[in-house]
Amino acid sequence: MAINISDVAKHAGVSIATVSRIINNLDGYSQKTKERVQRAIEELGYEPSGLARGLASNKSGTIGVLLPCVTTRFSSTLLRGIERIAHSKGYSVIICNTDMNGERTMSYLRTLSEKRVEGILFISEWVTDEYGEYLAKLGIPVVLVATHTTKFPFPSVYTDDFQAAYDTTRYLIEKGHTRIGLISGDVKDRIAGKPRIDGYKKALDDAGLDWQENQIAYGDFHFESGIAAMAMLDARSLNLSAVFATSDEMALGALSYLHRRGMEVPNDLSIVCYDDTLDAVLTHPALTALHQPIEEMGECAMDLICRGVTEAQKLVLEHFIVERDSVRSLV
Amino acid sequence: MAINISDVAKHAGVSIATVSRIINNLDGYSQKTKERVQRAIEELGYEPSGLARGLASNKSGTIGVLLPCVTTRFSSTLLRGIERIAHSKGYSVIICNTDMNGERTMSYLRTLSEKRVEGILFISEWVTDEYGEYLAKLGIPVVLVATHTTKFPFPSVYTDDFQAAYDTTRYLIEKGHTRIGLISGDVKDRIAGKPRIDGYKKALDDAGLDWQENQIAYGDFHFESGIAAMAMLDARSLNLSAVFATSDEMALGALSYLHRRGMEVPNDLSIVCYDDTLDAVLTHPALTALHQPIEEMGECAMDLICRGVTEAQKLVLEHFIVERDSVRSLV
DNA sequence: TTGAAAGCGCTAACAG
DNA sequence: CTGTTAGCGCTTTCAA
Repeated sequence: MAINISDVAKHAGVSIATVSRIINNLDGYSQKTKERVQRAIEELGYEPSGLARGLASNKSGTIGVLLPCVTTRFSSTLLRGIERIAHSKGYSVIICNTDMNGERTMSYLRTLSEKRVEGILFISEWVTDEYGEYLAKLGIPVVLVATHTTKFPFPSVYTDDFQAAYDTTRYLIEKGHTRIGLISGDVKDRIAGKPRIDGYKKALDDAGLDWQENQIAYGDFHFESGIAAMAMLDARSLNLSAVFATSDEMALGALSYLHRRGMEVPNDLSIVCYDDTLDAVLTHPALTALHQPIEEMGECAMDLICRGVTEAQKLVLEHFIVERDSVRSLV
Repeated sequence: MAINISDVAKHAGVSIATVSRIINNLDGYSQKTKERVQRAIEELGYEPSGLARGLASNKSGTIGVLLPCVTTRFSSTLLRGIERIAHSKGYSVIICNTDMNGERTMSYLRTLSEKRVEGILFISEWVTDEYGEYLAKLGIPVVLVATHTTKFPFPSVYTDDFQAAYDTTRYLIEKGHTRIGLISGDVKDRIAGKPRIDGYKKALDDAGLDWQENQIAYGDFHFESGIAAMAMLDARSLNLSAVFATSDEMALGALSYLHRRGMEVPNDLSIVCYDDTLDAVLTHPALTALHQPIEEMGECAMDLICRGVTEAQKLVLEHFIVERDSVRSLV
């Protein structure tokens, strides 16, 4: 890319200011001039330098996305929504795979700051003080997705985890289940752990159902941990008729365990899961799932960024249950 | 970010040239100066502008990745490999979801060019003349991943699709299967379609096995198409004992269809698949699969980019079969 | 070991 | 409608 704006200006016999106006769709030139310049651009194969533009206008046209792990269906689905809106509004997106690692995350944050991104999407992770303070100081739009915080004034887009878990448990209860197990993330996880556990317990309580802490087995949202958790639950001989797994992958793990044990879903045990990514559909039986509008969350969040929103509003998106074939009705 | 290099220079009582040398780890300053400047940087919270640096040095520190669809496990796994290496070498990665759309792809290419990316990873798609010519003109490292071309001199990283399909089919034959179906991508797909079909046919021929074109059903590598393809195969009453699906997702579709039909894998029918992403593991029975080292492909490719390689070398990575529980031995 | 100064390629007043 | 010019915040000679 040797050719620059002044080459174009010379070639078209105008000043660089005019060329600039034209490539930026401002006004202040005749149709004739415009055509001449556009021809020059064509002929020379000119492509304006984003770096120079960014430096001069203080706009990089770039957005940063921080996520714990690109390879989960949840993240990649979100990413698709984000990327779609970003592209349609002329932004590029830089991805940062944090691996849930603090140092790595801070290093990404620094890089994004240096690259002068115009906004940051912070996904699925707890906003630590260190992150929050750094983000706040940046002075650019920051949107939290599938997470939220009261400590920092960032807008956030998520679903109501407590209510969703409540509704899912309630769904099982309405199907006649009374002995319901839970495969959950860590209680210390204040976003995707605790609230879902609380919702589950509350639904049980509200229905006047007895439950014990040992009906809950813990995992890390991933497949393997779902196997282990289901094995634990099984070993406890709780006589469960249904299990609620708070991620698709953990549900698949449970399914895999049950299959190996010769147990059938939903005849021997019903399963519901949380998220409803493609994972819930790919399996057999297909899983009845609490649907989070993941792609839409990404789109919403990116939209907020593009609109430069910085007020600490909370967009709580609707969840709903998608019935498939993994729950048996007992009524 | 109001503060810039000259603020730091002033604060430290040196020239901006010295500050520049220090933040770039060049030499030409005393230890004392260095410390003074570093303190100034700390105190002021200075972060150099990537835009300005990029403009001045003609290095954006950014790499572009074009892929057909972020949400497939294949793409996101590749992305993880790419991203890991990129971050370790100090590069940021911009993702571009092409949706296999020509206009969209060209638009991304233009954006990447304007952003002055230092390299481009082109994933899983056929390199059309339009793409190839544009990419070639950019004059930056371009690496093809999971695709290749002889028409343009780009290095590429992939596995030998023909041989892999041959080996997979051969594997089934060695397990005693003689009537083997194929669920494949389109024949017109010169990368992931035709070569795999050819490998399959060759293995059959070499083993002296009869086969007919109607043992092949076509899909688009995705789940739904796997269901449909398996249904077709089933409807043709071919008396198959095994089916080879050329993607994990299509195999899952087949599995799902069979399950609904009350057929058991591997007892009633054996299944093998191609790719071996997490999808092959998440299901039950877990799928015996032809493993492509996907993450490694991403790492290799990114490594080539970082090393600035531009010779048209071909890196053909090793594939191998991972045995799980979806193939029944007939011998 | 240091600094001055000329770009890098553009945007954005300002002047005409 | 158009051009001049002063930056934007760096890197990189070239001199000292």
